[in-house]
Amino acid sequence: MAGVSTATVSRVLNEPERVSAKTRSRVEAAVAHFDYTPHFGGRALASNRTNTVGAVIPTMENAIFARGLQALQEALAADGVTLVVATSNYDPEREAEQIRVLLGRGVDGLVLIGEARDPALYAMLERRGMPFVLVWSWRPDCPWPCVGFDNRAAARAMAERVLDLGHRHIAMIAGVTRGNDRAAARVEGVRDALAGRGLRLDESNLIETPYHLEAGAQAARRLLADSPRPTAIVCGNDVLAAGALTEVRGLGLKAPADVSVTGFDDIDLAHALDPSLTTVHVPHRRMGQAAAKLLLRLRAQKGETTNVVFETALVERGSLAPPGK
Amino acid sequence: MAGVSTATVSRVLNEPERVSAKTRSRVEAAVAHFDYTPHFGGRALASNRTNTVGAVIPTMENAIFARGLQALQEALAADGVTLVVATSNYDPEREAEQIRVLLGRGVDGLVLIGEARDPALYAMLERRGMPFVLVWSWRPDCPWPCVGFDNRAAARAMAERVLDLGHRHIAMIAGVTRGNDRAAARVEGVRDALAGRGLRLDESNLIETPYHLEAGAQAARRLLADSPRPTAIVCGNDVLAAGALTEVRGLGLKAPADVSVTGFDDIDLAHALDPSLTTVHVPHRRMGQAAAKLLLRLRAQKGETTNVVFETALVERGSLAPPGK
DNA sequence: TTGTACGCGTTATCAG
DNA sequence: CTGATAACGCGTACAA
Repeated sequence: MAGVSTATVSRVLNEPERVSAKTRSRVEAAVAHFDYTPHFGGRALASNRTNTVGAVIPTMENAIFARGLQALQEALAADGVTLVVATSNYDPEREAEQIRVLLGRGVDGLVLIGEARDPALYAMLERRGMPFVLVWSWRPDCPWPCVGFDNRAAARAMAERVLDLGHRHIAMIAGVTRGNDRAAARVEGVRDALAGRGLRLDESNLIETPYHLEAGAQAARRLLADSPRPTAIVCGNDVLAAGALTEVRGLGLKAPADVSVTGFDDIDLAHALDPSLTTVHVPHRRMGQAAAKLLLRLRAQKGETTNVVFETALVERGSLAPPGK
Repeated sequence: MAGVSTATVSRVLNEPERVSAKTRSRVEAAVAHFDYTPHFGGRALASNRTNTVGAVIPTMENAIFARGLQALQEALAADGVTLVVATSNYDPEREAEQIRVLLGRGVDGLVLIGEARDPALYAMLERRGMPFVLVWSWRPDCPWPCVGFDNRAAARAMAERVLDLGHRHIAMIAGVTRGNDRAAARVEGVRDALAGRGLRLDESNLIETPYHLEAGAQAARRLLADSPRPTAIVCGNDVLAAGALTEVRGLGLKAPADVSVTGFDDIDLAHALDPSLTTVHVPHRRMGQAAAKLLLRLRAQKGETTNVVFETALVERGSLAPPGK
């Protein structure tokens, strides 16, 4: 209809500046008239690029990942890259499978949560030259490109604050640590802090449980049955803390007077609770944006991999107070 | 390596039963050895299928869509179909743009939230023969394939319950109704109920606001400044209700003694709040599954379109009580 | 500035 | 049951 070759159409779509204004407008008119869209497969085949990156997260049902993911997606979209999200339900095997699915879909980059996974998987990604970025996790000498924060140090800081307020009988509700370095690092951080005062975390005051409200409530019930009762419960994330707070109330106790509760992540929920939740603020949005930036750079082969670490901040609200107060 | 033609490899991958066991195992060995993955673009080009469906939701940052989306994704994955999610931020123009992006990405099906959108968009989808399903929304004679629930009737039932308890001065915090038929239907439902008792919703007792905690809190502040104070605030969703409850507390009032608050959706948050939230339960997971099923059927055969409607249920918790009690 | 011609990796058709 | 071969729609050297 525009009276030009397909090559010219291709140029109008991809490098409009290389086409004369007159020809261009003719082609553009035809495109508009037929509501033409380039065929994705043809494009991917010829250019060997899909402008798609994949992310595998544990679950969408949890606000923890939503904010960061939204930011990641927006930042990628600004560069014309589409994000495909798959979920693993915190299962390492399922994660590996989803990574394969995404590779099979021709993603040209990958965003993965945390660092703990089979070395063979990393080897495979490198063999294929597949760019990837690890998020939510960071430690001093992580060998892979990563954008995250120091879960261990943050958890330690929180636990130290609890200790500083005078708590000595401290329990923890952690996420399941198998295949989850963030959950494991948070436990270690609390251990670090306790060890500094000659205290320990053992089976009687540490429960690992899935990240659900109900699981948090159950864990709190078990911990609070101990006698003497712990005066503070440090939780591996805000969802567990919310569950714990609900249970504290259900048992007829008051937080923080009878027992303090702390969270981790600072999701919206944290300040809708009563008492509002003292927690660790994580800059999810900035993390998502930074991950996008790094991945786009890796994809463009712009050389060296700079890891990015974010600071977390302790947010004091109402759920933590000195013991017996 | 297997000493066969590419055609045979293709058959081993797609219709293994049509290949002799011996040849098949040779090919499979080669596939495993080279860690071979079919090229997505080539496949899409030759078969004109991507096994990808797209969804455009308002936002991922809100738990409202997370559960349904997760279920949708799981159900699609069971059929080897990948879900690509885009977000519109409740902006109709942005939604249209995202739909174009997804079409450009070669999705072979679309899941859209709600029904309100430009007729030209529907015309375009039909012209292209693009299968699509509307979710979260349903009304008796929706002309498009949809899987949802009757927002209006559900909101009406909630408001009637509030009235039955004796409330007469009722306010509402609604979502922004522009381009959002669910939010609009919920307002209409409340209006229906009030009209049945000779009451109305006007500017002084209806506030439209984005679906955020903080916005809910602000709206509640304005509504509660009215005198006499409303005895009940009906909210367009749980997030708004959570914000309202926080503000009620912030103002030194007690819910439900001084003012009752109701929500909509029944997200997890609802029973972590204190008082726990009386709300409308929406079967998000089943809705997501049903949407997947319908879309897959539409994609497979241009068969008859059966709309699916789900029942909602009023869940009575602590935030609603008779006035002055 | 534009057109020609080829190749990308797969599937589908048809012949053997 | 298997192989040869022609599409599929696009990007891109290269030529004009």
